[in-house]
Amino acid sequence: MEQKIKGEPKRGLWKAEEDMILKNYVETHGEGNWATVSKRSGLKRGGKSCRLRWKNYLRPNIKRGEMSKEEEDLIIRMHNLLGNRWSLIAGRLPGRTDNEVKNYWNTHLNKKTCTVLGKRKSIDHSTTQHIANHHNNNNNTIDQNQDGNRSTPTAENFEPPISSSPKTTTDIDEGSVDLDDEKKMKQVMGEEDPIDGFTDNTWMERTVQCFNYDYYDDFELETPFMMMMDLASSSLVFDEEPFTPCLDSFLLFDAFGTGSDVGTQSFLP
DNA sequence: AATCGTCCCAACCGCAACCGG
DNA sequence: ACCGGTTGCGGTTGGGACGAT
Repeated sequence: MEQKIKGEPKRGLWKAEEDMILKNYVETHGEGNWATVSKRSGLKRGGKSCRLRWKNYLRPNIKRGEMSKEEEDLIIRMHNLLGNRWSLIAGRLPGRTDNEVKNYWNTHLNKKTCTVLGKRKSIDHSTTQHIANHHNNNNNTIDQNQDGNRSTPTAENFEPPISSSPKTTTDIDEGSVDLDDEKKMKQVMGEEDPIDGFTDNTWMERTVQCFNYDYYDDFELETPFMMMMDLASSSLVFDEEPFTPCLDSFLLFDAFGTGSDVGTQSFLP
């Protein structure tokens, strides 16, 4: 239990004096024991507040200011793979805090990736997680048709990877094998070879899932999502403009690269 | 100049995980 | 195994800044 501060702990924005006191205290005594910091330092703040202030603002090597394009790209990629795992994402952005990444996503990136094309929902990592699960568990959906032949997903034959119609993330089978978060991060960071056995259709499946259109809810699609895929000519044809300027081209067309050797390309760098 | 609305970010809250006794 | 204290995480909110009217 946090040690009681006489009266209510002070709240609201931190003043420069308070920052100074906390900084001096932590530099002298080290991090931890936040519950006692307020008492011993003379700050009238709760332990949580002190910890947060240190972690998000006073700690050395905190980088402030605008996100670079590289950082933004990385956040988008990581979020596609990990979802709202802000601390994990922030861990890969030196000097950035989870709070900052979260705020940046909510105020800048979420809009970019969710407002184009009306029915687009927020990106949900459970869908990307499901992709890996699905790919492990059921290769027939897209990679192969019933005859064992590779089939090309088209508007006519493309099926959502989930046979029933789960509407919520809780409906998704979470018991299946999934790539662990660390591996996913390494892939995004280009620190490791792409997922073994990743095929053109796998990443396509994965990419489509990332966009998380409403096809779970009603695959008839009020918003037309007639995606035609022509692997033979290495091109994707949408009946509308590519989904978003920043994310979709990034995921889709990075994946193909510039060559025609689609089959071995992964969308991971 | 005053008011209103919107945006953005720092800070708070609740919960879960972790840890030591 | 249980319990109490601490820490970490992600969602939410309060309020300052700023532009529009």
